[in-house]
Amino acid sequence: MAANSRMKNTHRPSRADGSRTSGLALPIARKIIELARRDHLPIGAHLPKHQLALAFHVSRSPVRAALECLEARGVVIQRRHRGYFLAADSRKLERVAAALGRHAEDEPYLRIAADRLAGKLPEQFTELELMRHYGVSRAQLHMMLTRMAQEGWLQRKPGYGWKFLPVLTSAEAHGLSYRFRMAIEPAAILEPTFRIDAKGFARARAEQQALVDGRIRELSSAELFSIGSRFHEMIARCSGNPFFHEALLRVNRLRRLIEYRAMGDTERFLQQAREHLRLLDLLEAGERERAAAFLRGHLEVVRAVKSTVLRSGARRRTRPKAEQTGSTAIAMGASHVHF
Amino acid sequence: MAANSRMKNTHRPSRADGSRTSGLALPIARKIIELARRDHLPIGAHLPKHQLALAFHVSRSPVRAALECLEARGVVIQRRHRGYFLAADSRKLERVAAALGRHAEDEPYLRIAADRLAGKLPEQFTELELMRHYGVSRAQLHMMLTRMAQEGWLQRKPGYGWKFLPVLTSAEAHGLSYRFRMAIEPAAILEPTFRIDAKGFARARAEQQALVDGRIRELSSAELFSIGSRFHEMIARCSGNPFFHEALLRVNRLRRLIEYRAMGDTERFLQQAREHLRLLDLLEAGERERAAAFLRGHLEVVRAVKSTVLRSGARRRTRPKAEQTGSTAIAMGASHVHF
DNA sequence: GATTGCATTTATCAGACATAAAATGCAATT
DNA sequence: AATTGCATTTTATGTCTGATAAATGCAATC
Repeated sequence: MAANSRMKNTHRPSRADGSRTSGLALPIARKIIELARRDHLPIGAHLPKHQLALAFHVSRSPVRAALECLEARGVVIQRRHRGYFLAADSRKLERVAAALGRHAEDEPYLRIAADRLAGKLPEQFTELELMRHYGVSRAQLHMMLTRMAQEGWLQRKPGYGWKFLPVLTSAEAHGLSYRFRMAIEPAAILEPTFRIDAKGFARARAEQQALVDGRIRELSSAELFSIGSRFHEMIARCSGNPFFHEALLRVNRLRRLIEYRAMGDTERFLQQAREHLRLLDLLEAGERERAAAFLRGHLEVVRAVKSTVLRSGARRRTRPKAEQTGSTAIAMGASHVHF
Repeated sequence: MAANSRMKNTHRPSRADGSRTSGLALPIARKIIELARRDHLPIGAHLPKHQLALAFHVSRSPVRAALECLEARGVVIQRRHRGYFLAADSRKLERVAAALGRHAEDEPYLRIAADRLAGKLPEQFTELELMRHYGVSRAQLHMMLTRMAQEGWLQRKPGYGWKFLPVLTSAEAHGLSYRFRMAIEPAAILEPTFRIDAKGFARARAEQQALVDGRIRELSSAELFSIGSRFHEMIARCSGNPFFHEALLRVNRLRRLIEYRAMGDTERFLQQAREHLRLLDLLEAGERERAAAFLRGHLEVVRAVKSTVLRSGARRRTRPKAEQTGSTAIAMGASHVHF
């Protein structure tokens, strides 16, 4: 989401290894590695600062910082007045990528979400309370709160304070999100502006095929969720209509918070990956109507399964008592506050 | 740009008439009048502070301020230790409501939007530039920028600065928003959780009937747009699925910025109001499938008309040259920036 | 001639304080 | 008993300053 695209890890910029990396440096370091991996850059490839800066839409300063960080990790080497050059093979790249990736970017955000789901936070609160509790700055907290409000599970009160909405905790809401997807995703395929994105299709196919071929067992449920979302979002983007894509992104941002604790079993997941491949086949064969119908069915099945899992999960878990407001009404559209 | 605009940063809350009303007071004053009008409260009706505060989800302080403001305008009178009582008939209420309503709440936001549409703002800018140019505080500006980012027509750059996306200025984007509505609105009617909201229906019917009966000539295009949006949003809310409602709200927030400069002629608008009434008839008769089909047709016609108007309008107007990026690609879903 | 390395400028962020406004408690009144 | 009116407390915003990071210009180098 655009709002917090720049995360600053201002929590002590100095790390254990002494390399002080802050601001954009780390994210850009990750991007450089990603670039090197995706384009299969050979060892010794030149990495011109200026072009990297251009590619990432930033100035050369953070790029330099990122390269210094990567040099400290042995991924690149600097040759005086000649620039930086790649110095790691793909194995090493993967290792470093993993190490860098571990620093969760929006860690406090996820912590709040988790605490909310676990019922550890009160229904209503003020900014100061959370600020103190999570030890983040006002600006950071404000960003997170705004983000949650935009995602639809937190609402600003007209005066002081915020309050949570029951969206996240309700199994019904989850089912409703699937109903919504059943409406927009097949429709996206049928849009007159729909065009297959060859590259995206190829990448998605490779990814799903890898799952079917066993990689599914190596991945965490969060990663599996991410792959699944990306797949559907790629298809929606092919609609050529950003409204469909954007709507799906929004739903998925919300789903991410609850669903990874309700992942089905591996067998089911394998079946989903196979269905994803089948969907790609249908689309590439130009059978848009059949693809749309197939996708609708696919979503309906997933909805039913997930719904069951979540519901039983909800029974097991103790629900925060403040939630029981008597109705299952989900006041999501609360973003249009009146002042 | 920023050269000619060294305006006062001090925002004086005091008004010409001397009544210093700030913060929530004004919005709440409006709400009180709205309440009195909607419930047809008689002159002399008691207005208990505590209950008003409860109804509006605020404390008694801003309610008191609002009542004092209303007393200054003769809408209510205070009787010592007995409280405030209504002292205006519906004619006077309407007049005062209009007077209060004139103070646009998000005036700078709309000004920025208008300037952007008129091509008066550069493609890229920094917060400081806009702050100086519009004379708003950083917090206010930040709120507006975040809002625009969420609405999908502004994007934060990874480092410093923001940049506009081409969404708003393109007639294509507008057409695509209607395609999206054609997908979700009929589907909303067909949701299994769809339930008619009797009160909402009655209010909508009265409003649309008033339009047909001639009120259409008294209203500004912005007001007409607002009524139209409300109608469709009310229907979507009946779906019982907040995702549909929320998605429509988002689309409409975006449409609002462009569409009121492309309102069709009165005759067309009258026709739309009649079709809205017909839709209510169908729904109340329980004919959901026919209603959905009818709504879809309704949207298709409106889309075609508006599209024509906008396109010719675009030809007349001089488009800012920075826009011509060669493609009509609408980078709305840009919210998924990668770091 | 492109690119680097460094220095300078500019923008944003964090912390602190003062201020405005909302929330809240309680005695007084009907 | 409910509600008001006032006083007090709490909360958030505006503004300032210093710190830090990003953007940018330019000489030096390959």
